[in-house]
Amino acid sequence: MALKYSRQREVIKTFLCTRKDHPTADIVYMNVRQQYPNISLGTVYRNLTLLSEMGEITRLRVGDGVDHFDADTSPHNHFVCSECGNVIDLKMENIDYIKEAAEKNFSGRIDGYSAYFYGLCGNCCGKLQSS
Amino acid sequence: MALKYSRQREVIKTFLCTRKDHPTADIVYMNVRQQYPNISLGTVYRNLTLLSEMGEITRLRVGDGVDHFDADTSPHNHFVCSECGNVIDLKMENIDYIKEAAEKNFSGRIDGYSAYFYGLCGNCCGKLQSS
DNA sequence: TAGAAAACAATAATGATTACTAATTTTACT
DNA sequence: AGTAAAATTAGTAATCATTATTGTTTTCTA
Repeated sequence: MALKYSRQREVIKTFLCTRKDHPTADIVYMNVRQQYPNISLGTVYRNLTLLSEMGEITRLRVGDGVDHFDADTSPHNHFVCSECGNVIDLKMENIDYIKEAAEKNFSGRIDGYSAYFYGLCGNCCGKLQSS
Repeated sequence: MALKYSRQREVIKTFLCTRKDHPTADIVYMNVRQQYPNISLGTVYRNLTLLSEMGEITRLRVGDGVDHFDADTSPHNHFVCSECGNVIDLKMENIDYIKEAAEKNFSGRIDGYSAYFYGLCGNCCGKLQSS
């Protein structure tokens, strides 16, 4: 066995599972520190990377310059609010056919894709209208 | 008029137009410096940002931690090779219908989307097979 | 329970990008 | 053309997210 148990990793994973948003490493760090005060930020990063390499969580790069993490590894797409920056799960039909569309005139091999949508989330939409 | 002419900005734009790949700020800097030796990296960054804000170029965030820039602002999608890191234009059918698919069960406003495909480019595909 | 392997905390280093500042360029108006 | 205000620049410092390093502690296997 190459991967040893670690209390820190368990706490990180457990915390991430409680969240429906998609926290950054720093937010994970700040929260986990409340139950595990002397955990190190490096440990958070290392374990988030480990967990995503094992496929237990997903690392999201939504183009805001910070990595987000998601305990839900089932295939789904994300929305990023241009106003508040929140990352939200989209409940939408499967769009895997865009992979086939991309393969049509392409000479290499396409393994997958990443798609995210942007605009204003429900909250920010209401705030802007009323102002 | 708020935006003044600048020789540096013109050179940057002109250089970007000659490239079919999608150079990073650093690559733009290294190349532009050959015709404009004392240009500053900060100037390159500032003008790339300005140009993309004016809609003259596009800033691409393909999840490799570095911004790429594209003089082609027409809507099209990109492929990122997991092996060599190259960013390649995809000649594929329009997939804007994924925007409608995303809007269906969403309460906010969706302005757009960004879709990236990844895998092995033609070059790297051949190299791996022959080894 | 001993000893090797992995993980840790703390901290330093890296790499991309942005911010600052004093000097230079551009532009609008004489 | 001359000039003054505003934008831009080069050079450099600062920031921010992330990764690497190191000496110590934990985990696991025999």
